[in-house]
Amino acid sequence: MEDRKQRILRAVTDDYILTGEPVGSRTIARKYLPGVSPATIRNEMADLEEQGYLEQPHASAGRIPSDLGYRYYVDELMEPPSTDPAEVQELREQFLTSRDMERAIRLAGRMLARESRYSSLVMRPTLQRLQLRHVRLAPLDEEHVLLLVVAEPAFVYNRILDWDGPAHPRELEQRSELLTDLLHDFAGQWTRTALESLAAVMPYSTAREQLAEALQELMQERGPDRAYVEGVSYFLEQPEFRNVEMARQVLDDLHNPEVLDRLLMHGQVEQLVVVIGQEQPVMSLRCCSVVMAPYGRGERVLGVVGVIGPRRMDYRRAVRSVQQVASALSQALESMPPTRGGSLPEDR
Amino acid sequence: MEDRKQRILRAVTDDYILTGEPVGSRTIARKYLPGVSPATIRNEMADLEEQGYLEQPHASAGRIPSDLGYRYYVDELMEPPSTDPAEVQELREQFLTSRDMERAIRLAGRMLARESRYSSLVMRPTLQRLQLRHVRLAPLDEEHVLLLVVAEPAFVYNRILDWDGPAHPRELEQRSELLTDLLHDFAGQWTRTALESLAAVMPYSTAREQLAEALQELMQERGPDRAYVEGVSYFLEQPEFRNVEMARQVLDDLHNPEVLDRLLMHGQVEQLVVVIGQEQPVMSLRCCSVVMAPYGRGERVLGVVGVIGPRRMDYRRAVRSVQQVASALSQALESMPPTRGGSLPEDR
DNA sequence: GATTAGCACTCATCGCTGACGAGTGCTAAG
DNA sequence: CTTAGCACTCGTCAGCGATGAGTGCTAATC
Repeated sequence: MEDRKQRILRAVTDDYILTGEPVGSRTIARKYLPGVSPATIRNEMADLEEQGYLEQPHASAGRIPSDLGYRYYVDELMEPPSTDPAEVQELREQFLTSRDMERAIRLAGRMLARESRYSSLVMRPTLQRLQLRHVRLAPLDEEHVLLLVVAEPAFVYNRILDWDGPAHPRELEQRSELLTDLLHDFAGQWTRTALESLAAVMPYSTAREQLAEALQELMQERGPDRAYVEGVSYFLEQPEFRNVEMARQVLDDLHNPEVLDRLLMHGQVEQLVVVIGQEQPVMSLRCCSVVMAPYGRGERVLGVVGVIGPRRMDYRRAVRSVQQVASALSQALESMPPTRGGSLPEDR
Repeated sequence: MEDRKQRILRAVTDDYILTGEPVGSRTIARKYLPGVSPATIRNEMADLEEQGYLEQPHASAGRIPSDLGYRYYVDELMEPPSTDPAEVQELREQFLTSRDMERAIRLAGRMLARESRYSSLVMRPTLQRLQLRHVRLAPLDEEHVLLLVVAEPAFVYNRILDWDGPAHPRELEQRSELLTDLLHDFAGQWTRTALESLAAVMPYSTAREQLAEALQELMQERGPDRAYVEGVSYFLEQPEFRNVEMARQVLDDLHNPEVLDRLLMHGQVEQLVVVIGQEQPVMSLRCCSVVMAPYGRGERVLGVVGVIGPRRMDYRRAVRSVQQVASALSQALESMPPTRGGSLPEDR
């Protein structure tokens, strides 16, 4: 694309993101390309419209970027957002003081929303993506046992089980070890076969059932707590949602686990991704754009953080915030206990 | 108040709740008091307005209830909502399958929102309100120890501590017992004195600091996770929030822990309470009403569940939902482990 | 004395109209 | 290729009258 067309597309996009009003040729000539006349810009804009980068809400209005326009803007025109190492460092420290992964992720969602001033989306890892340390059954009282699942990084899950077997410390310790081994073997997928193997390790039917439920909860991809949204009120700040019915629809969808899962590409995000309008898999959210990035530990992707806002989103700010938070979170997880290299003294 | 005035006030309130439109004399005559002429009703309504029970949005509109009108309606006129024991039973069972208090409360919030079709509010108990069972320090790896706090009903808290002391099982066991005793002694208030006593029980400075943070988290009245709101999109269904700016303000406030705390009367709720409009402590929520009830175990109040909606709320449905959920949740907590009477075998 | 029919009055809502202005596309001149 | 000029489009807004829902008041009725 010729240089001047690019400038104009950038000008339209920047100005529209800034003001929310369709941008006319005069505005561009004045604010962005002094020395070129509005008429020239009009001609160029007509071309850009024909090529599909711009749209006109109605005949006598200015232009706004189309999805394609935004796409070109994000990929080629936008000034690449600079991450500030000091800020990342500070975020990282805040995540570290959360002490464990769950809390850090939760905090990340809140921070991201506040930072970007858009609603934030967060997807937590399932157990499959974590590195299992050990499973432990701790006695609670005569009829109950506490199931603890410890994994890296800094993940502790607990659940109370009705215990219908003998509860000697010996017995529990033994079962714990068997369970740890079993889960290690089946790390990755928890299939029907695995469920059958469970019977061998855990012969007491009530406890077994509840254990299976717990594992289900730990491993299911689409549960109600797998992904959540923070800062919904930022949505209503956007002038495009002055239409309440639309806002309601969007907020409703954002609280639906199925939708969130699809929106976040089932957690299959390898790097920072910008999804613009129609590119969205979720119909009712086609009026929105999403910026998301994976967080993880070393090579391993654990989950996704992102923001969702109107198509007319400040992509630069959004990308910057998401990048910073994802990277700070990853860094924090890197140094969270149980220390990776550390030996694992068995619990006794 | 004379019978006919009551009938009219009830009719206005019922109809306004139903339709959201100011109610005129003709409507009442036709739908609620056939046999009485509109003129008579007009006279009565003029009286009711003078007494402060009704308001007129503008001269040629029908009447709507004032806060006082709603108050009278709720206290005297409304058909008392019947709780359905079968439904409560069913809710109770669902809560029981959540296995622990946290999950049950979370579920209660979701159910309540879905049931009432208003946004639900939930306040969790602090540790002070629970019955401490025991504190336990479990070895994680060479540098970390897992802090577990177990309380009744069905409450398990875990947090990873950096451990700068010796980590022999013996040592940890001993510290656990000392900590359990200390927390038992200071059940109720965790003051500066208690914090000093902590030094005696836990001489390792890093671990002590982090322990203090954990206790702080468990006991603070107004933390970001003490109370939360579920089902915000129900808010936008209400015609009174067609004004987005207002809706935004309200949603924003509902995500502020301070505001939620005040809204839920700091958890000091002894029985079902209806708070109408201006009676609200939070300025910006004066356009809303709240119905809330305590849940707990036996005599002990643990927290509050409630709903918030427009002043023109279906109080009957709201009260019914809140009553049912609060009572089902309480019943579920009653039979959650660790069993109340059960002995407490020390962990070893 | 309470009730009600009748009537004048108020006021929000709606559809229509015309003025306004932002912005365009086209044409012809530079 | 650029640009000045101009006719044209169309959304927005203020003004206007019609409409209708609903009222308060008065006088007649039970």
